[in-house]
Amino acid sequence: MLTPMTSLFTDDLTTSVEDYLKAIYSITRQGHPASTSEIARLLDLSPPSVSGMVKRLSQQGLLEYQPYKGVELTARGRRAALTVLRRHRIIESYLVERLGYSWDSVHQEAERLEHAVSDMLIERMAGALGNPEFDPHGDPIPAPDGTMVQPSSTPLPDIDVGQEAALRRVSSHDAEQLKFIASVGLKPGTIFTVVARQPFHGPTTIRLGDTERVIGHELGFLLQCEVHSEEQ
Amino acid sequence: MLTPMTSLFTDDLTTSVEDYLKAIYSITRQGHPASTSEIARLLDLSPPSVSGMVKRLSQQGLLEYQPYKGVELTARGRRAALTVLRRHRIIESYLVERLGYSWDSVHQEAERLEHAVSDMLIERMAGALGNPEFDPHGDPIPAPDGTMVQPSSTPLPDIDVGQEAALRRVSSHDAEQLKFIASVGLKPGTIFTVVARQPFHGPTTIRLGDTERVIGHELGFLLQCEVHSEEQ
DNA sequence: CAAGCGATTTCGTTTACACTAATAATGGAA
DNA sequence: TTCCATTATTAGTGTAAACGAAATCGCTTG
Repeated sequence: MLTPMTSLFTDDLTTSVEDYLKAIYSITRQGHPASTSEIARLLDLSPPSVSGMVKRLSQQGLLEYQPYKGVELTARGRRAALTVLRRHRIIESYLVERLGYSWDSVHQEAERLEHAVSDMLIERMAGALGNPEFDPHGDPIPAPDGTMVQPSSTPLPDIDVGQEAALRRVSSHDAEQLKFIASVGLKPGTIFTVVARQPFHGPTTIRLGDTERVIGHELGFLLQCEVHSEEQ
Repeated sequence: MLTPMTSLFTDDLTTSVEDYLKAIYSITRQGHPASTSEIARLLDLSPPSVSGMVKRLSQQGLLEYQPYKGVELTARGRRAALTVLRRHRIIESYLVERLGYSWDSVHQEAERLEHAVSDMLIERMAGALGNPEFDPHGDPIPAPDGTMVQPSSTPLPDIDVGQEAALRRVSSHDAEQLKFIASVGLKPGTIFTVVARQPFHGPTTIRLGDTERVIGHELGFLLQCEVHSEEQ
């Protein structure tokens, strides 16, 4: 489906283009340039499709690319990606806050709406919510000007036994994973104590109120937490 | 997946297809089949484009078409069109009611969102508003099952001088026209009295509270009203 | 009843974006 | 340093949807 949209700052990009920019943004956030195959995996496309698109986008000045070397966003590309990310996160916040969506189920809906909303609608939703800084997954919402701070956080498996911590954000979009996490009583803001951990990448046991939960290593890595400092 | 985003009855149509169906629905509502050129004019496309699309859609069983004779919707096509219309009108209602849009400016936004929202979101918006029956322009909102009643109404130029009436709906999507209508103090629900009318398709004068307004014939025809009966 | 004109369709292209199959480049192991 | 596996790119196709130019239909009218 070809769906262009309106925006004052970002030129009129197609849904596909916006999805590529988001994907490249999220990959390059990890430090290294985005490879064709990583992008393909993330967007569930074939590598040749990505190769072709990446060439077009670099011609449009949205990204820096030389064959066989991976891609990075230009300033313009990054601004566009952050605009889409802002739309996505505002939409998620609004749907949870005002329309009764659960925080683990909003992603799909936002994924489609982010390409169709106007900047005006986004700003009205943001205003209605009091300009939130974090979305329901705990991810920071970029400002309208494309500024975003990523608060530092510690993945659960790196927190020492005995520590108290708060879940800050959940780094997954997988509905099943999110549903499971929600079902054990965890959501951004939840406070817990690390009770035990098995060695060799084994599971971590946490206490939530008066119940204890065991969280595997893989899942634990998605749980980005803020450790409550021990000393003053 | 057990519950996809799209309803069980409507298959997943592209934005263009949904726009064609809406256009054809609105033209054929007037009684006659929709001609290629009417559709082209309404959607701002060239007649050849419409010809091609219309052939594809009739192959898909969404409309009845024989060359040079115009098109009509099949039952399936009509159901799809009404689904989109419901989405559009619920979205307009929600934006006006909950996000501060003015009734004369929501159309564009709804026009893009109607192709991106899930049925779940529509039903949540409808629920939040208490399942409204009319949108901000006074148009009836089709029920989820595709039922819609079109209350009868009289265009302003057909109302006799001396009669009192209420504006029911405004049959235009043109932003300038709507802005003008809103600016003279008219919106769905407004009650007024017909004070005078010039002959030969001349303007009608109405009284709104204690001010009088003159409305041209062309514009008047967009104002669908409910005449307050004279006798018991 | 033939002619002409507007409405409609056919034809050939274009753009955007996806795919598969075939080819080429890169970097590490032998 | 050569060779191979991985990864990426090119080449060729397909589909959806638009366009303009040219051919054609069918109604009105002289």
